[in-house]
Amino acid sequence: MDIKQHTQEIDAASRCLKALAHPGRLAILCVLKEGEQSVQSLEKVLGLSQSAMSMQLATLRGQHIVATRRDGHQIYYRVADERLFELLGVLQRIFCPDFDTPND
Amino acid sequence: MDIKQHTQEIDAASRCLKALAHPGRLAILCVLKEGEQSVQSLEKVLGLSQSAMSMQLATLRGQHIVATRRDGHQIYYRVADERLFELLGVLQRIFCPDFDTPND
DNA sequence: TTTAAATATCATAAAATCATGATATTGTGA
DNA sequence: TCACAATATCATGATTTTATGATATTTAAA
Repeated sequence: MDIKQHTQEIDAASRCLKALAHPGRLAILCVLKEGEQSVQSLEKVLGLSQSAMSMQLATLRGQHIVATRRDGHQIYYRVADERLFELLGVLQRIFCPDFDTPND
Repeated sequence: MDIKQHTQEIDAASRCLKALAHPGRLAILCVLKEGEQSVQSLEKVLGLSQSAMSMQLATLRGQHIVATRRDGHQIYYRVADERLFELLGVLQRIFCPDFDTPND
């Protein structure tokens, strides 16, 4: 197989990985993996400033890694795509092997 | 679960992801996924300069993502860890769905 | 031993990413 | 419609990556 035929896919994948490859954003996804959360609640749980949180969420949004829903004043974030759970699951098995990932 | 208890794991995971999150390095891994290759052959297949190739391999080595073996003049690189195949496989299913990944 | 082939490292300048504080936007509820 | 709460964006300086050309290292073969 000629790898150069797949520059597009590889670029897309590395853009996505780049969005994941940041401790703050990865932590956000670890939390969202368990269920949606409001921005505010993410700020508290992760101890990030409002601005930092919003920018990192923007990065994840830019790659369609998370999706949003508004409820009243708050905006709730969730993992956007079923396939990302698979990816996050593999990462968890590799780097947090002590964690059970019951529902796989 | 308190995410702050897992800073170490998250940092480790994001360091690894950072190493993957580069089109050149990801392409290298896509090739190595199929089997080991010499540096020279990687240079030819991917069209990277000697220096660039060596530096990106150094980055991957630094995260223990690849391992090496010498044979005569050449050094052969391979994916270091069985679990990385799983990760690469998921990426391939997400970003190259047209590819069959027969042996999963 | 030399030499040359293969790979690795160094130095550096350009580009990308990051955190932060300030400001802007946008809905919602009063 | 007004004011505020929640979130988003902007500007900027600091740090980190990246590519490249030059140089160094290492090993096998002559």
